[in-house]
Amino acid sequence: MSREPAALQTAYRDAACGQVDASWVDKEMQIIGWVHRRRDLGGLFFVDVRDRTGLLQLSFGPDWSTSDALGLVAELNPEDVIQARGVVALRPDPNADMLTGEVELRVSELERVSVSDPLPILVYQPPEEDLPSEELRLQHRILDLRRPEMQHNLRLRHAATNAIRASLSEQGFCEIETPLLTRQTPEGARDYVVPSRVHKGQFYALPQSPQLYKQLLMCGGFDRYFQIAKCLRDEDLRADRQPEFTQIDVEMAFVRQDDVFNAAEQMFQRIWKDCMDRDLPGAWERLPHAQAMERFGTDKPDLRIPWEIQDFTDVLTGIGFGIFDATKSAGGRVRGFVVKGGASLSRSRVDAYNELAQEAGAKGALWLKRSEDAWSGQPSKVIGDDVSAELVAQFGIEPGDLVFLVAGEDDLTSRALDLLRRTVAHELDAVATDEEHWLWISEFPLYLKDAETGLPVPAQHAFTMPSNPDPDLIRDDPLSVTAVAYDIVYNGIEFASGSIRCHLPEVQRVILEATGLSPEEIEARFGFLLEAFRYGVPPHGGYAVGLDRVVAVMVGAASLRDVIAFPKTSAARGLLEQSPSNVDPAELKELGIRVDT
RNA sequence: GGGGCUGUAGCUCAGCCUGGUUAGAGUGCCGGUCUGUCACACCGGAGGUCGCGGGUUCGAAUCCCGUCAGCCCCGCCA
Repeated sequence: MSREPAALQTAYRDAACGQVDASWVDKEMQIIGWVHRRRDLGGLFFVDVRDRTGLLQLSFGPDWSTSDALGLVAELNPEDVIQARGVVALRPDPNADMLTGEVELRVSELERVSVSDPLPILVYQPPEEDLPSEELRLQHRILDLRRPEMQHNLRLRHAATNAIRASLSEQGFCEIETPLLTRQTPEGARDYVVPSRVHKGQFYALPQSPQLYKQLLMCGGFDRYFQIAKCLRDEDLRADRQPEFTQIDVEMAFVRQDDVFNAAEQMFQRIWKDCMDRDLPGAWERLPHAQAMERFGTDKPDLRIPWEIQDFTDVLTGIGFGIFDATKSAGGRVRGFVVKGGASLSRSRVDAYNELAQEAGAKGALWLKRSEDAWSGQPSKVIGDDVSAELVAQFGIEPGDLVFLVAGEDDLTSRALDLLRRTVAHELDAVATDEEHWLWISEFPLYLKDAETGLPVPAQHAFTMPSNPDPDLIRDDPLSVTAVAYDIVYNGIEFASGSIRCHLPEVQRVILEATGLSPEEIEARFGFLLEAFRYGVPPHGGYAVGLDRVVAVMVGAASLRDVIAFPKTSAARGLLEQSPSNVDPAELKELGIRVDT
């Protein structure tokens, strides 16, 4: 991934442990590191000494070690820090599994630089034993971080940010920091809030993203900005969601969508090249949001799964199957997908998928199996020869295939079919894990309908350019308007999202008003942005990459916690530093805060 | 806010469903033997509030209720 500097030598060491190779043979040297494993053979001792570069075997024997060294080596604990001096020699019996397995350091003198207490969790990972529980790993994070996997993850993360800085800098971007102490803006998620001592009763908000600032920077004449930005959201956690996370935040002025796509593709190509030594294609596939929902039921489709959702309404209605006919007359559709070779799934399996569809909010999932000469499944009784022929012709259903069908409103069927498609594909091993799909999802709707109030709420954020910036259309039929907004989806994972921003103040006001905000509220919350828009706004847009997620994919981590040095638990606690914690009452008083518990 | 899984020796786990002598294994730790190991080997030893509280029972690691913590998911969150 990244090249080590040739010289890691310091006053304590002539080389790092993993750097010692045959070229060192017969040379006298000193080395320093942690005691990884010790093997005591009575008269001889072997110690594997470790630093982040790897392991080096030290050997101790009466013919080449001082008696002090022999006395000390017998007492070493795992994770003591030791410094050894001696001569490098070829091993009589090399260890091919070890990076430095050809050689060893025959130690003459040994010094214990730091003593380790007995370990609560081992750094050395016994074969075929599970890692210590996540709780203990986080509590004793410094020991956990010493493991090669964590070392690798965080160093690859570093390599990724290096590649990002290099690519963006070469493309003319300027890295600028924006405030952490800022003001609340209604951006969907709950804010973390910081009390002001100087202004009692008032609070700063920690940013959910630098969104407004980066747009202000565009207005401020920095036509290409980026930042590796900490973002904070006070929402419940998931394996792929931390309250504190990092975005590669990018914004460009004087651009249209294609310019942004091009810049982002270049950046990811650079990351993949520098960190994984792989060439990514540019000009990624583009899929409008509406099509993604139609064909895959989700705005982040995993294209490694071959099956696509299709519309069965015309073929399966009017043939005497009540559920389908009722769905159609209620304005719904019958949608489904064909599982190639899925007829081998057991009845109980298929029933379990029905329950899954119900959990997703659908009435249930019906199924159809085709064998050599017959159909089975709930609707099979009404499938005559005509319908059978139609199914085969239109959907390519072959003997041995299984079809899942969900009837209802598109919102519900999409959700259920997406969940089924992914679950069944994983269980049947139908995911082409050797493929990599980079995908732009574009033309997101500008608004979504709020389930409770029925009001349009911005689908992205409120500063997105409509595809058709017609104020009348936005006023009259806001939910029909699409936005110049896009996501990067990699194998079903949302890597990034962004948009072209609305630089037209009069359109921006209409967009905000359509969400039910009064002009006074708009002025109070976004006045500083609209003010900036009065003095010549460059057309601009950008995107933000979820760095933690990208790195997690690069290293194959199941959880973001494995690519963050000091992450929070799923209850948003820091186990190492024991956060959050109570605050001294005197301090609270100074802040003018009384705590109700 | 809701649902699910987990919690037993320093660590990783078995035992729990079907309650019953003294709660086991591996590893780590301590002591001993061993001059070419690399998961060193061999011998011996210590180590337990079965997360915590309550209940049922003659008897609870085991059954029930509550609670705490970790993990996963829904809600929430781009």
